[in-house]
Amino acid sequence: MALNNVESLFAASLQDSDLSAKQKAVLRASLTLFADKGYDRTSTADIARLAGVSEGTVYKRFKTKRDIFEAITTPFVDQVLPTAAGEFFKEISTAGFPDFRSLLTFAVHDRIVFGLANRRELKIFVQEIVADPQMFNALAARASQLFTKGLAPLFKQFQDTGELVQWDAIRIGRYIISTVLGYVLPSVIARTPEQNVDQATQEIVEFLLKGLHP
Amino acid sequence: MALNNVESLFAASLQDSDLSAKQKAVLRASLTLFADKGYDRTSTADIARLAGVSEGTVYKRFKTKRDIFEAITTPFVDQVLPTAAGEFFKEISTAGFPDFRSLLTFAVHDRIVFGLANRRELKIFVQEIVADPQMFNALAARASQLFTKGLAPLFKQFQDTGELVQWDAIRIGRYIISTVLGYVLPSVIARTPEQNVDQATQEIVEFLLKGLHP
Amino acid sequence: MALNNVESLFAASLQDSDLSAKQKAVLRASLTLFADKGYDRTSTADIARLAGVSEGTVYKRFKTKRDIFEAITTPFVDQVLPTAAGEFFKEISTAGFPDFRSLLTFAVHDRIVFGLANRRELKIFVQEIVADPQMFNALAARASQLFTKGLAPLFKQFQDTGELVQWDAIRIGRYIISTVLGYVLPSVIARTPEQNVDQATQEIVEFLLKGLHP
Amino acid sequence: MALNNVESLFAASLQDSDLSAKQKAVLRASLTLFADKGYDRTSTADIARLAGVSEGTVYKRFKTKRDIFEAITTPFVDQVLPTAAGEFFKEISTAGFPDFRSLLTFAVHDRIVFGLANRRELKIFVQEIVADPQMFNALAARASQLFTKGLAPLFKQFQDTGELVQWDAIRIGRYIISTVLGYVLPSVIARTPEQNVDQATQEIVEFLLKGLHP
DNA sequence: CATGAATGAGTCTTCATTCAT
DNA sequence: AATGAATGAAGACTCATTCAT
Repeated sequence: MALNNVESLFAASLQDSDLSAKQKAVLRASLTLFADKGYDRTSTADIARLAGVSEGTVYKRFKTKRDIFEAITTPFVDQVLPTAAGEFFKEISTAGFPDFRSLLTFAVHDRIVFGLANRRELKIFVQEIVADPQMFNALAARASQLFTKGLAPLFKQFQDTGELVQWDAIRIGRYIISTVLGYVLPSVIARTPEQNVDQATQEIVEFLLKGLHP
Repeated sequence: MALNNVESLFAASLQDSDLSAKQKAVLRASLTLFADKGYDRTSTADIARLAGVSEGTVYKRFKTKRDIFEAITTPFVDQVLPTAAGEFFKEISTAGFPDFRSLLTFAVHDRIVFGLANRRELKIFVQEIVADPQMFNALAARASQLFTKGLAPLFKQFQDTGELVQWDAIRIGRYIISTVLGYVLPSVIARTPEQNVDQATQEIVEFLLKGLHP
Repeated sequence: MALNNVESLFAASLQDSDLSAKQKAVLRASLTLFADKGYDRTSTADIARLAGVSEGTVYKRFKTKRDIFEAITTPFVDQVLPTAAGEFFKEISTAGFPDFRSLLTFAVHDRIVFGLANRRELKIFVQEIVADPQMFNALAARASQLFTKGLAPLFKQFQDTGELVQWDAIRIGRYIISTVLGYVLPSVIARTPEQNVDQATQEIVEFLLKGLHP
Repeated sequence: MALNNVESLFAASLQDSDLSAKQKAVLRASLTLFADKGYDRTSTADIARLAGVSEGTVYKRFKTKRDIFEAITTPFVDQVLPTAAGEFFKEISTAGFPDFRSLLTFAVHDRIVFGLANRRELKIFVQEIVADPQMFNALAARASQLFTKGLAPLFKQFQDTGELVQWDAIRIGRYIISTVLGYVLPSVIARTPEQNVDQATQEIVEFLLKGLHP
């Protein structure tokens, strides 16, 4: 499965970039510190120290501290999320899931793995979303689009076979996402040690299948 | 129902306190600003300005900015939450719900109302929880305690009547909380206008009842 | 003569202001340093050091370094120059000079004294005018207005008596100003020790009277 | 007339120099930027960008930013000014002006043309003279020397014919220079569009002739 | 010669905190 | 109790200068 190495998309985007080794160290250090302490509680001196570079180097490529934040999050929104989503839907299309349980199992497992593989990016996102609702709205819009375009037809298919309740896609998606996030976020926020992803997937799917049955 | 005016518990805790009118204004201003901009992006000068007091007055009672934060959140954790929870359980006990649907409907509705009534406090909490996992752990511990002590017996009762699936209380609670938060949090974070709480309650209960049916 | 204590207008404007003693010290130190080293070569640390205050105090009243500059120069443009000009014209009107020589002698002497009394402010002005032409244009506009409104009628009077050549006021003014500045500016720029103002006045008037005679 | 292309003296000094094309570009860019924004407000990165070279190249020949400044101004003081002055005096000697008016007309016109042709260099000079009196003193000394050696005898000649008032050369020169600068400097500082040099020359000469007549 | 990444001292500015009045 | 001027330790950011390639 291609998606459990999503973290490597960030690493790859670093390699593809024309950033020097030190600039990459700056991004890596920033990622760590933003996730650990939050954007506001991370100073550019902290970043320089952890990256092992001078403070001037931090500002050579990135004009402002906010630019660093965006250099980390923008690829996540503009590339990682859509890319991942793209692979996600491609997988779904090509896989040709025989029933809703198969689809749900794949999707839940995939998203849990994705979320845990990107703990730090996710945490930074959550922090910023809470601090600045603007980003929440941007994400919500993007998610809503993915939903109505990508998921609704998929749901329709299983609603026709009588495997999925006849609620609108937004409502169904909301319950799925809530349940998955209820599992992933505590781990992301509290640095909980790795848990049994397969078992969690089975449990969540068991609950959702019943809750979403007609 | 007593719980939809939980906000007044904060107000009451202000009245009970030995704080002067200006000190109370400081707390109120801090509550607003912390919720709007976050703790880190709120300066003590901001607080003084909004409270209509001098910067010196802010520090007369509260030795540090962090003290203000704790003056807001500690009562919330140590009094408001337990108090609310206490009323919540008292209500449950005295009400004597005839079936699980009644209990779930009450509980979901009550928590939605509580969450929406305390948007600002909730947002501050979420911000701090994400920024500093320590508070998350403290809350998780407290919640876990409430669960095993308060909810598990309650669940047992309906599990015995065959209305509730035989999963452990933590798992059941996690799904319920996730689903409710999936409705409340977007509203809290994005300042979404008021929605139809009763309809949302019905929908959520409909989903949960199926998902949690044996 | 009221105008040879123009420097006290700045001092007076300090006293009238609601600035604390330390804030006034900041302005005084800034005036000295801006004049000595120029705006760009003066750091806010320099200002704090010379004023004997902390760097925070510098920024308590003035939000930016540029604000300090404007706190010094704006009164100069908006009050000192017009005020001085006002007194200048008042003096001229009430004095009722019998001939052009009397007027010119008074004016030249007065402007030399004014310029030398305000060496530092003048130097700051010249520095900024050269660095940023915008201020030059603002001043030129103001000066032009004073000219056509205030001086042209005065010149007309002596042109009618045949004491002053029939050139337009701008041209006449330009020669007078050039000649006076040719005396004052070197002293302002090079910190030349005090010279004999009365003799210089006599010499300049002697030259101008001939040059401007019909 | 050789002197209205004095700018080419700078270009020539660039050609004569052993500087590479890129080094010359650095000097040209510096000239432009120093004149536009001032020395302090021009960064070496600005210079490199406008010159189309790397920052390293800027420092290959010039050890410090100040060196660039001096590479521009020193030739101007040490070569351009004297050279120009040399041509100026040579012209005067060989021309053999029949009367003081002819001399003055030539000199005024020549200096106006010179000043306008070298706006940018002049502006840099004025900026530095105002910011650092040291350069003023150096220039004043040099000018004083040119005066007493070069001009005084010339003046003497016309004082003997009764065309020029019997003041000392410094005083006469000061009035002439002041009046010419009063015309040239505003244009240099404020980027005023080209004006009628010939008319201005006539007017200035008309004024000076009267003012300097015995 | 040329490059441009890297440096670190220094700049302007903010802000939690103190204290004399 | 209340004020608000004062503080100084950071914080973000700039820039002249160096040096390995």
